[in-house]
Amino acid sequence: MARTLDTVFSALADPTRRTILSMLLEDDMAVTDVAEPFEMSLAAISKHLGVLTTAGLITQEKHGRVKWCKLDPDAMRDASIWMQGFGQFEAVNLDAFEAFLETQFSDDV
Amino acid sequence: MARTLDTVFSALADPTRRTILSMLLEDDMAVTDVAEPFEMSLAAISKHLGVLTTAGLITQEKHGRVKWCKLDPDAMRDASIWMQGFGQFEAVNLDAFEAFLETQFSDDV
DNA sequence: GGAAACGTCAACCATTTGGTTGAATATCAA
DNA sequence: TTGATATTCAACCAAATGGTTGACGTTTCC
Repeated sequence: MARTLDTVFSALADPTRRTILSMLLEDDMAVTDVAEPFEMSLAAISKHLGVLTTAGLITQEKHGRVKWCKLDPDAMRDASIWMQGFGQFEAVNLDAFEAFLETQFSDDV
Repeated sequence: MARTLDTVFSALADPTRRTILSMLLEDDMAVTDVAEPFEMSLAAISKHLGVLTTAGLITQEKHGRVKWCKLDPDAMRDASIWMQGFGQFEAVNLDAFEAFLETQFSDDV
């Protein structure tokens, strides 16, 4: 999928989609169940899930007639890493920063 | 300013605005200088800077006829913290990160 | 087979977004 | 005062976004 910062940040810009992501933090869900708490059509939620999928923030897998939605953390992590470069205003040693990230991520590859 | 996750993430969704932020990481800049490398009108850049200001990602301060633009990291950090809520996946540890920054800044103040 | 459940598609609509241009405002400098 | 520089404003435009509804294809179950 087009896991760019553009698609990730614009996916995260919508409150409905952020709520969906936090719901999926608890557990994987079917599309209909994701839609249930929202006061909007199933089609609208389906579109939101499409946006999240394109951004790489979730994956969808169809089993029978049910499509399961599942968080996919990689895209969010990429965006988060980009942001961490800014959290601190000045003069961060970028090489050291990347080395730091290495140590942080070294155990999950 | 309306420093909500909505405004912050949608501000970050545009590549021009992200580039502007990384330019400001190096140094504070006047509006005209921010606009210089882009192939778009000054008015367009002025709008982008307005979006960044509304999101709380930068501040603008007028001195004479020049308006200086300066990174304001707080809003980005709020968004970053929201993302860390998905931290079961995210190996970056904020405490460790801050400790890292300590080491970065301890010798140049 | 037929009905219900699951989900998407297509067409449509209103609003927002990202850009343009030209005029306007404010400040500096000669 | 006159003119140049710095920035925004206002009107406009095309495209994208977020929602609707109704029809449609699948899968499940009796």
